[in-house]
Amino acid sequence: MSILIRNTLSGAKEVFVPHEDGKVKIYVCGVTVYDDIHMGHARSMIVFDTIVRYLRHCGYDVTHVTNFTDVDDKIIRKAAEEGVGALELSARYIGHYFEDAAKLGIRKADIYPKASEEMDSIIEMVGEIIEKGFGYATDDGSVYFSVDKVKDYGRLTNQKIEYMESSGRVALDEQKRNPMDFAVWKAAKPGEVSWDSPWGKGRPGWHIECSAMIRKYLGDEIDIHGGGNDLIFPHHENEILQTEAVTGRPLSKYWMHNGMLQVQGEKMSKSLGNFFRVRDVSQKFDRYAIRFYFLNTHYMSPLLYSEEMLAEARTSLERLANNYTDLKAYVKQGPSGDGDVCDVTDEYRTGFMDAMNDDFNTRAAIEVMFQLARVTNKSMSEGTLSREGAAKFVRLLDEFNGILGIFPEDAGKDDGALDSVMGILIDLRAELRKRKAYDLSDLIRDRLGDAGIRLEDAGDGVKWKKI
RNA sequence: GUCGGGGUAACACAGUGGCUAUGUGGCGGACUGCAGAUCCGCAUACGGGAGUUCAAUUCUCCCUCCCGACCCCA
Repeated sequence: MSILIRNTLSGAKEVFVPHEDGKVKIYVCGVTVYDDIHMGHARSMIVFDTIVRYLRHCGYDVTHVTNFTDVDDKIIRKAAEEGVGALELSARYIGHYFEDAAKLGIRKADIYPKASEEMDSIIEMVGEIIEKGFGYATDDGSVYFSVDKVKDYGRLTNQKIEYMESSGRVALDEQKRNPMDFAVWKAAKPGEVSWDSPWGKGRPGWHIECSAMIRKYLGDEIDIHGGGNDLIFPHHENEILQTEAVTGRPLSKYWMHNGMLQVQGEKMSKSLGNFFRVRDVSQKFDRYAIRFYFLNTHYMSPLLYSEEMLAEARTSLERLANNYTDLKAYVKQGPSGDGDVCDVTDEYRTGFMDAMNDDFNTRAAIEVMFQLARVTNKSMSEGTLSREGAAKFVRLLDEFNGILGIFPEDAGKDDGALDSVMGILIDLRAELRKRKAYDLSDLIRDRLGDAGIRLEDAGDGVKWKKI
């Protein structure tokens, strides 16, 4: 079964066929580092982290590149306010980025290029754009891309750019030959961080860094280019123009865009100020709840953000996590049998993979996990599941979890010393209960609860877990 | 205005031309000394209109409402 990807370029789901068999080159737009990342960024990061995990799970050799925009107007402005250097400021937030990404269980990209460290390839590309007649330098030392030189501007946005509302907010710059022209190189103002170039001191335009880094690290044509859907225009549209002006070849075969996170009906964004930092949210919710919350919907849909939603995600997830730890425990306690549940586990695996293959439908994949939970919970309580069968389900859930990352991999892990101590306590408590000394048995349960261990008296035994 | 994504039961969010969605919450049971977990059952759906069809929530068209993009933005 092949993977279908909704390609922004065509608007349709297309069968995924990478340029090179078995290999995937993916570039995901990172963040502009002038502040901590917020939950909107988290969504994008978790979505593409999961996609990369899945592609790897399917056997693809994936090269994943995510950039940092560390030179930019806002960074410069904020650095000036704080009285620090622009690169000093961005370095600080890059540090925060990695701390926060770790809190979200994000697996690292292979390469994290920074605009400030890629000046040679950026300047080279700007030069090529001019050479090939797609750009022009102005008197003040800026370089603009000339949109009149391309015939199909708007391919990704799926419309003629001239039909888009001219909001009047496009900077009226007399240096530009066409108001839609955009800067690939910006002349430095006095005191700004800058680099030497053939056009004078300056810094890269927003879009050029991605074009240059992709080319340097992944080549002229990549397989997947991803990012938030707010980047489609102008950022990705302009990347296409720049790269294709230079290479004459399509930048990316597939374009994927995740939907925005909304706060009270509005997009969460730094400029609106209605954002929630990952570092704050993760004080209250762990990575598993956060990941579940995001993966419990399709990556393209808009998603409402609220603490209530996160809390609900946490509750829902607990059901799956309970099932997982229960199965692990059952492997040790359950009756032995022929363990021939192969067909059954295959059914769930197929269901899960079918969902993931259909444009990475994590929501539908999670539904399969809930079905699995219900069925195995039942067969465990009835004792009809063998320990060998339970072990197979555990391996299957490990497989799923390797892709989604929604519960701790070491959940229910053996802890010899604690295991035996708990065994003693549970036996002791069972004896007390037999003698109807409930005050004491309840005291043990309460005190264990205080210590972070939850006891559950199930019909067929006592379960305990760390919480 | 142009383009894109949506409107599914209390809430969230999948999906399908006819067959039990799923989770949270609610109600009622089972289990239980209690608590919790788990299981079983119940209730509330597919924005509006027209069309295609034996049959549409699912396809087509029209309308309407919401969100997003068009300065920066995941």
